[in-house]
Amino acid sequence: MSEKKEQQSKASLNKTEDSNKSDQEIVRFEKMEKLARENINLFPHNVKKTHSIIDVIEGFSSLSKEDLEKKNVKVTVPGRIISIRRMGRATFFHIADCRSRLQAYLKEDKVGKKNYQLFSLFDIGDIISVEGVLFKTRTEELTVLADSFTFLAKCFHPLPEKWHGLQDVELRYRKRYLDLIMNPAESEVFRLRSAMIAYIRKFFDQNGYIEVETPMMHSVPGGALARPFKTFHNALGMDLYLRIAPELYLKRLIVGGFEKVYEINRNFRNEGISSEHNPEFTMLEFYQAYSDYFDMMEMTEELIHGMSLSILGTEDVTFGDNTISLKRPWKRVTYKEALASYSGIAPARFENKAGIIELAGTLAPDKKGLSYGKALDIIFDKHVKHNLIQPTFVINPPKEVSPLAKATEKNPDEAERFELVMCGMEIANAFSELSDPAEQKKRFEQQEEARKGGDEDAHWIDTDYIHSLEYGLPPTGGEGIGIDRLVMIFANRKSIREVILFPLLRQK
RNA sequence: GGGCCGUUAGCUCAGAGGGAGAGCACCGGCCUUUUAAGCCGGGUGUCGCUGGUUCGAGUCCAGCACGGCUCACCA
Repeated sequence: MSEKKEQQSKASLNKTEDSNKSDQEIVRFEKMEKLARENINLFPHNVKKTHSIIDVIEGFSSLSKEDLEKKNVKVTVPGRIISIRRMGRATFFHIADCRSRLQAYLKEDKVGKKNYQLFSLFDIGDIISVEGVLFKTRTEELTVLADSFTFLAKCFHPLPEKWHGLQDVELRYRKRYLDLIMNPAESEVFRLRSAMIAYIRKFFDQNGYIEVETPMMHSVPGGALARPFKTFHNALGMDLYLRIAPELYLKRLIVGGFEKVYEINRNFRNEGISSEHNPEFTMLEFYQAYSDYFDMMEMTEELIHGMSLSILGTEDVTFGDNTISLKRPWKRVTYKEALASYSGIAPARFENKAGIIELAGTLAPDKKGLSYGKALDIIFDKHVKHNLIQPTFVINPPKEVSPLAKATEKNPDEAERFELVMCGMEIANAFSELSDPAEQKKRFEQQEEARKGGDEDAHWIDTDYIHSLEYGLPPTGGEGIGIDRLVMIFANRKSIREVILFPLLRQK
C-alpha cells in the first residue's frame, strides 16, 4: 500500500470510527488528544499510592476536624472519578472504587492555573491519583485537599446516570465491569461469594480433607443425570464431553485410598437456562470413606450453619419474604411423606402406578418412556420442591432415579440418598455411594435401556468406573452442593445470574 | 422450546395515528467548602431490525433479533 493510500484509509477509518461514536465519546477522545499534546502520559506504567480509598475512609473518618488538621495526613490515593462539581476556580469531585468513595477538593490557587486547567480535560469515569492532605468540609465530609494529581486512565465512554445508575439487566450482565463501577453494592455479592468459598476450603481442610482437581473433559460423561456439552480433541482425534459432574473420578480416588476428598469447580450441563440454571455452574463435591448419607446430613448442617454464623453473623437468613432458620437440626422427611404432604395428591393415588405415570406425563409432555420412579420425581419437582422453604432433607427417593446410590437396607426400591431443599431450590444431593460393582453395572445397563427409550438424561455406562469398584470402594458418603444457589440464598438474590460474574447470554 | 411483557438521546424514562420529549450526562458562559451544588444558554436521535396497513407510523399489523418474568427441562 502506498503512503498516500495508507493515509487515506487511515482517515476514512477515523471517520468511520467517529460516525459510530456518540457526541460525548468524541468529546472524550478529543480531550485525550489534548492531554497528549500537554505531554501527559496517557497510559502510565505505575503509580505510588499510599492508601486505598477504603484505607482513608476507615482510617480517618472518625477523627474530628481539628485532630485531622493537627495530624496533617498526606495521602496519594487513586480512584475513578465518579462525580465532578466545578465551581469556577475550585472543584469538588469524588473518586471511587467498587468498595467506597472519597471526596477531593481542588483549588486553583493551590495547584496553579495550568494544572487547574488541565483538570478540565478530565471526565467522570477517568482514573486519576490525588495527592494531598486530608481535611473535613463544613458538612464534616472527609476530603483530600489536592496538592497535585496524576492522570492514570481515560474513560472513553460516558458513565450511566448518577441517580438511577445502570438498571438494564442485560447490560449489567454483558458489561459486568460497568455494573461494578456503577453499582458498587453488587461487588458485595461477589465478596460474599468469595468468603463462602474460602470458608468451605477452611472447613474441609480442618476436617482432614484434601482438595483435588479431577478432569473437566470426559470421554464418558457421568456422575449425574444430565445432557453434556460435546467437544473434540484434534491431536487425539477423540470426542470429549465437558463434565456434568466430578463424582465418578472422586470415588476412584476413594478407591485409591484418599479417605476424604473435595473439589470445587465448574460443571457443565447442556440444558435450559433459567433463574436457577446457568449452563456452567460451580459445584462443591465431597466424599468421605467409612461414612454414609446420615453422616453427610450432619456435615451439611454443620457446614452451612457455621458458614452463616461466621460470614453473615446470624443463623436466620433472609431470602425474599422468608426468614430461613439454619438452627440445627434441620427437618428430615422421607420422599414419600413429602409427596403426600405437599403434592396435593391423595396418598392412595400413589398406589396406582400407571395413573401416576400418566399424571407425570401431563406435567412433562417432553419426557418419554417414564418409569414410576421418574414420574414421582417429576411430581416432586413440580409440586413439592417449591413448597420447601426451610432447610429440609428429603430422604430415600426412588432407587430408579438414583443409579449411583445404595438401596436402603429396609426397602430395595428406595435409595440411601437425600436432597437438601431450601427456599424451594435443590441445594445439595448426597448418598451412600453404591459400591457393589455388579449392582452398579446392572444399574448402568438399566440406564442404557432408558436412554434407548428416549431418556436423554440417563446415565452412560462407564466401564472403567465399574472396574475401579472391583478393587473395592469402602462404605462412602458423598455429596454435591450447588454453590451458586447457596450464594443466592446468602446474598438474597432470586436469580442465579446475580451471583455469577459473567452468566452465559446469547451472542448479540 | 411455549406464554406474557419490554426495546425511544450516553443513562433512567415519558410519548399510544398528524410537531422527536424530560431529568441526569454532555457543550458554551458565571461561580474558591460543594455534594442530586446553583444560575443563564444549547437537543446531541437508525424511536431494536425488516416488511405491511394508512394521505400520514415512534404509535396499528406481521415476521425477525435481543432481553426480562414465567412454564417446560435441569441442579
